Amino acid sequence: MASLDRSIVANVPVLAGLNAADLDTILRDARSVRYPKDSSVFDQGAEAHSFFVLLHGHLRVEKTTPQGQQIVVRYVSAGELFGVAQAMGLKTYPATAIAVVDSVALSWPSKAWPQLIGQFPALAAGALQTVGNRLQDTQARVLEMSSEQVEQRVAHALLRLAKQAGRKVEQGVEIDFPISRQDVAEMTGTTLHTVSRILSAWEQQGLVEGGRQRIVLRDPHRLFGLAENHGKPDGERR
Amino acid sequence: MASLDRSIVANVPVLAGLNAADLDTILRDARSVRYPKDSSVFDQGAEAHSFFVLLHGHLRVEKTTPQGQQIVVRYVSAGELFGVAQAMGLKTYPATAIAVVDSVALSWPSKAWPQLIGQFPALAAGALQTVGNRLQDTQARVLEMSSEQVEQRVAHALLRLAKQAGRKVEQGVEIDFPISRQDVAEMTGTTLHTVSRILSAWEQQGLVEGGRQRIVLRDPHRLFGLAENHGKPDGERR
DNA sequence: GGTGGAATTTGCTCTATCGCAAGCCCACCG
DNA sequence: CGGTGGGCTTGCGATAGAGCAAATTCCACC
Repeated sequence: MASLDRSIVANVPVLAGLNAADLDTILRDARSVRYPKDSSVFDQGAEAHSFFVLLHGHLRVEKTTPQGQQIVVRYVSAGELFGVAQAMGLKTYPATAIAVVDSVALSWPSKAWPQLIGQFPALAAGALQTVGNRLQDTQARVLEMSSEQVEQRVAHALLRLAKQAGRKVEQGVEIDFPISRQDVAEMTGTTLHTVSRILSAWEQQGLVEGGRQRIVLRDPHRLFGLAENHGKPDGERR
Repeated sequence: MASLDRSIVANVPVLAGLNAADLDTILRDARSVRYPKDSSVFDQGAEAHSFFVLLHGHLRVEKTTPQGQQIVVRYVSAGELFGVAQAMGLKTYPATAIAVVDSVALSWPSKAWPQLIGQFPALAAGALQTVGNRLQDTQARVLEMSSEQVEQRVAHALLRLAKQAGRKVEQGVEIDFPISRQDVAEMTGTTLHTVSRILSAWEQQGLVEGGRQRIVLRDPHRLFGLAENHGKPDGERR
């Protein structure tokens, strides 16, 4: 199992820069767990007992306000470190992680973290980068929400999803897990209705192809144009 | 100078958990620099040659879109670590930092970072927490922008500013540095005009007191009510 | 093969907020 | 001490997009 893990773990960015022996040491403390579709890996507000690396599948990370409003913070794909709440100084998870397809993750007890980074500085550096990237993404999202209209934001979101979890199909690029209009709305700060309208319009223009919890980008390039331009109907881009 | 620095640095969270000897070692590589009001500490897109700890003053960190739209990412107060772009794996600064009052910062060459965290794991842990907190704040901001109306967002923003950089005055709590309506707008994803209208209304209700680049919260408690409630005109809060 | 509920689509109305335009006021400069 | 420019206020449309309602489609499961 350790050797199996080692090969799977080979392309986990945060563990890069560690030699085989160190990797073994680290993996010794890990447990591999299966999460069936729609089950939660951890829940917002729960004690942050573990941190994880996703080996297989996709997770949706969502955050809920006291009033019940919800947003999708991000999607986690295989190879990513997640659930590092404790390392960031939190006692509880700030969000909920849900498997959107059957998934498998390695988990470590949070209390092993201080010792691990003491022993393997590369791990700390990796974690810092992971969190740093996440911060960049989130700030970019704030910038988008402040400066772009809904249509552009949706276009950006879909392109990002396609990049992160796109699967080439005959028709274009399909997002590789079930995702509803509601989910897209919660990623872009709008409503289910507006997303539906936008996708319908795009479908008519042959930009995307939709379905129940399914989105295929037929013309990513033209979509990108939409995302960049100020929504100008075409012809007078600057 | 080293001893002066050491006493100032005593309440820098990210350096807590280091003994005097280690602190000396770390401070040996640092330079102390003065940044006059309105000067920039670093610029978005410039090579990330240094990271910093703010000793004195306040900075505004802002990010600009290719199209020129701008947002205020956050304000930095004394004691905070900032400019850690390189540690997060970036080659260039993702934002611009500008002194809003005369300020002083310690700076280290970015290239010293890997060695420092190798030598002092506590430093890595501290940086991770700093960045983690920032991530939490930014995600909270996304949540706010998705779920709240402008008035609530402005209320929240002011309360946060008051907490971070509030100074008690006879009239209430004053934000301890010059901040324009435009700045508040760029923190909350709205426009100068809307912020002005909101503050005017609040001023009439005795909630705040305004001025040129100046905001005093006269009744933080009632403001908090505004921020929490769904903007209900009062009387039917739940 | 039928069926119930979730996901989606779509029309219509309503409004919060933007965008523009104009004028004001104060702090600082010369 | 008057001038001026930056910051602020305010009125008035215009509108993107939210909210509500209802119909439709599509599975998943019986």
